Amino acid sequence: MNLRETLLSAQTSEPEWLGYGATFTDVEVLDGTPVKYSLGQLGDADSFFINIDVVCSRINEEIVRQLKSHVARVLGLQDDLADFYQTYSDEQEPLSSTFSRLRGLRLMRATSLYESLIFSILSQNNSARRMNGIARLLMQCYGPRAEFPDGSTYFLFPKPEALANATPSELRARTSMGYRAKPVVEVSRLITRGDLRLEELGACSYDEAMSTLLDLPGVGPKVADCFLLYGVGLWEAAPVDVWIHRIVSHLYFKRRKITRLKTAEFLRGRFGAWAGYAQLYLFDYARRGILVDGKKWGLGKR
DNA sequence: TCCCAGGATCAAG
DNA sequence: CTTGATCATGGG
Repeated sequence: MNLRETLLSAQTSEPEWLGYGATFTDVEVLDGTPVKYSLGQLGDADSFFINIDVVCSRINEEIVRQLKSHVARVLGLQDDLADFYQTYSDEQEPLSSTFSRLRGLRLMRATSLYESLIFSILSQNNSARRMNGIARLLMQCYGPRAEFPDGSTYFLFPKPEALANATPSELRARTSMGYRAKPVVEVSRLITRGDLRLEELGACSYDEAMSTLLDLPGVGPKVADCFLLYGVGLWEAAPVDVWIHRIVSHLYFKRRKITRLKTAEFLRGRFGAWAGYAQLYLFDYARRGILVDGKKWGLGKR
């Protein structure tokens, strides 16, 4: 496990956690009680402990049990990374070389399907930084407030009802999410009316779920893949954004023009059930800042 | 001022 | 089935 890399890799599972140096904080309702917890890692990628600091109004064995289980699931601690590294140890560069540098980077799981879908819709034609900013405003304006014994307050992600009752123009004014407001409201209304049941998508095949999702407003191939990967947990889903499109077409298709749809197909075909993970490692690699044809890519930060 | 961001959509070829 | 323009908004 590499906690820092995992929490800072701009995954689209849910709004970015609050980070304080080496610890990262999130809030989750467990056994009916809002629980604020901070994670820190002890040890290295191969031998580690995850330290959990908890703040909540009441604590019992059930909450502790659920919290441990929740953390393990959200961080993907059960994923067999060794199998991923070994299966593709002979894969062409740079993927195999990221296995040492990004060792312990894990795919995060969304806490809720609705949150995952809305957050993915916010990602369209947007920077990671700004989509997180919009999500924070969304939580502050429409989400349930949680207060803690240490005096801190935190806003959870809104329920579908809260956004279904809002108007697009109101959302735009309060969160500056722009044209994404209309699909956010429409999808929320589909859910509250019972015309869209996200849980049922988990039982579908990739193709079935994809075609259902593409009928939703504001949901195209990339947003659908994000939701299927981080929300539903379909590992064959490989979201193709501008970074993945650039790095894959350059590395595997040498200047031949290739559409984003073909890029996603290629990743699914080459990496199968590990396509989502391959995408995660390539995304991090491309976004970090590399040299291509003498030109610099990426943000080059961190 | 123009360009870009974890794109979707619709009209036209 | 592909391509191009357009869509809000903030940051480089």
